[in-house]
Amino acid sequence: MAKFWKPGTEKPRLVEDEDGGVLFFYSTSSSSSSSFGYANNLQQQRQRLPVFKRRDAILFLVENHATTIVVGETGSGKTTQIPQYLNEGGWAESGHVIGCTQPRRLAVQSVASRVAEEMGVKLGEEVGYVIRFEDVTTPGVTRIKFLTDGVLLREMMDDPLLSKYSVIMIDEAHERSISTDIVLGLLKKIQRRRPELRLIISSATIEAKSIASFFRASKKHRGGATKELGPKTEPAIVSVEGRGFTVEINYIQEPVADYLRAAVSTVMLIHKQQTVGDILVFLTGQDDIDAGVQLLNEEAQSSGKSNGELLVLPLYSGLSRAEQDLVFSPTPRGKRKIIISTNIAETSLTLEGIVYVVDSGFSKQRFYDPLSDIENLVVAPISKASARQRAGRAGRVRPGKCFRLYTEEYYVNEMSAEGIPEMQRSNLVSCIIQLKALGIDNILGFGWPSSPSPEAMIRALEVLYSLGVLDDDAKLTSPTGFQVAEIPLDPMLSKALLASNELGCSEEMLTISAVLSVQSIWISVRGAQKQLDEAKLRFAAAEGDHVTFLNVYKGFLESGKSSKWCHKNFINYHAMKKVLETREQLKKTAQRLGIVLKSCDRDIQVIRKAITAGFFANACHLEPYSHEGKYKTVRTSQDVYIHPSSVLFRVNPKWVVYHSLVSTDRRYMRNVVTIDPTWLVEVAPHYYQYQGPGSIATLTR
DNA sequence: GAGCACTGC
Repeated sequence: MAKFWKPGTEKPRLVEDEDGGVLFFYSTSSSSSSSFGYANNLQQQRQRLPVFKRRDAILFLVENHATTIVVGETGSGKTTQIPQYLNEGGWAESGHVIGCTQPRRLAVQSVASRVAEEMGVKLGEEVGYVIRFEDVTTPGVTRIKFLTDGVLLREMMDDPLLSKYSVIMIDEAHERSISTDIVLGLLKKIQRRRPELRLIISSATIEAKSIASFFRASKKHRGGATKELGPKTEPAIVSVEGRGFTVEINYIQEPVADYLRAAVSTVMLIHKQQTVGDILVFLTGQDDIDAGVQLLNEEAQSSGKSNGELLVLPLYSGLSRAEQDLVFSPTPRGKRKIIISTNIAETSLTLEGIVYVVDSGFSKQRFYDPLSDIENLVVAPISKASARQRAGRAGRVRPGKCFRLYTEEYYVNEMSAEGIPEMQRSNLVSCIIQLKALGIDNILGFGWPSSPSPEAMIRALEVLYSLGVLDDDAKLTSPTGFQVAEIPLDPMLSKALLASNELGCSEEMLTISAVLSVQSIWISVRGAQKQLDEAKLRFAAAEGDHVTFLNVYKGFLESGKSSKWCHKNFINYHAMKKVLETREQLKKTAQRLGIVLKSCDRDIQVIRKAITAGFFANACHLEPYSHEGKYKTVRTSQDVYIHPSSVLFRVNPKWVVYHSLVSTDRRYMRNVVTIDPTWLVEVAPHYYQYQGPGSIATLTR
């Protein structure tokens, strides 16, 4: 058994951090001396990880502090090792579970199987994981459990105090996703009720301070362990070194006007002047990237001698699986691979063999405007934290270089330290219904890690009120509110699903909901647009996109869920498999809520009515005498158009409801369905009033 | 006739 600190023995040495107030440990023991009589490879590897030097310190701090913040760059081994240290330190005794969350499903699965391997146990027994659609744990046996933070949130609905956990580690907290932030806010509340619960928050360097100050109790609540029993409330911070190689940072001398051209010439310069090694270029989106790939190929052609030496590959989520796989294939001998990527390579995917990074300094970010209730995707400057993360991608295999397409002066003086948390850039409807379901009544006064704007919160409350999910006192209605909260869908879609039960078309609405939950069921093929449009016509329904989805689903089932059939019809097979999974999960939830599975057998009208019952706020009517298909939203009289990808594009029916808006030079409605305007008053009499034939208005509230 | 950074339940 390896050495670790035990309560009651002499404690490790602690020193005050010069930044004030926080505990900081430095190692006193000669770390990995052989306390093993024999050591297999895995155990030796474990001890070589940088985090091993902090093993005793981490166990000591977790014992004595309610919250421990572990600061460390990638490669420290904290994710795989800390849960094992806790297990070795006795935190999974008497049926308790050590939980560790990750923001992404793939990370949950790979970390869990790695830890199971290191412990020599079968995955799903002592070490398990839970992600949506997959529970690989054995209750009563599983001691270390990896899960997405979204799953942890769902668990709180059944067990608000998370009573089976003794320690919960929130990994990658610096990414500040919506669910991480909600989890952090709720865990802080749980700690007041369960002082014995220990939290470990893992974060990258820059963000650690704001997270520490969030967990630092306000002065009047602060109590030391000297007077009372139990852990200190003051969060401890321990830092763990990373394992990355040094990355030399280069800045551009003068600001550039066109980062695309600058990126291309920088790549060519690296190729001419620097030794072998692949190059990763960060641009913003598909357009930029495709243009960049083309420019680079032209440059390589014209520069003659390097012709054929460059292998230029695009990388973004919209690519097919096969196209994405190209990026991971080994670089052919004598070639230099250049990957031009979106933010996907910043956190979600890890590329091996990258030695040079070119950072444009921009990414596409979502911003939400509560007044128009629209989420926009805009190209915006990245933060210092992102810039560091991008640079770090160059130092995974050997020392690397990062070329920033902005000046050092800009980096130092103008770039913000941290990005804006997702919570402050998003529509909050789903977030707020979850908090309500967890019994958080005072939304405005909730202890948010970063509070969203009051306007955004009020807008979300209004939407939930109009859906009949919240009552006049802003409490969840029964049963609708509780049911909508239980269904893992956007609340408007959940409401439509509930309505479909009354209208007798729940089978159809389950399918539609599942399809709307995946990115797109169509294959995006550049250069084969015409064939895609023709394929779509085979399924197109006059009533709109939602009914078209039903036709696709039916065809897919009739084909025997065939991938060949999908390929032939320009349908994304992987997306359809996800539709099946999602539909199955929704079906189970729906049945638990007492929804009766029933098909309306091609009575399309009730399906459209059910959709309207959820999406009535998105009703639009065609402008009379409009020759360009201009619609106005009923609620705010904004100009909107049917998106060219919709089967109703250029059909322009008089009345429609849309599922979502995308905003570019115009506002486009994606996924629209035709409605009869009288339904609006029928399904939402509190929201609309009838003003004579063909005229509906929102009620002023 | 246009264009979807990335996750998650």
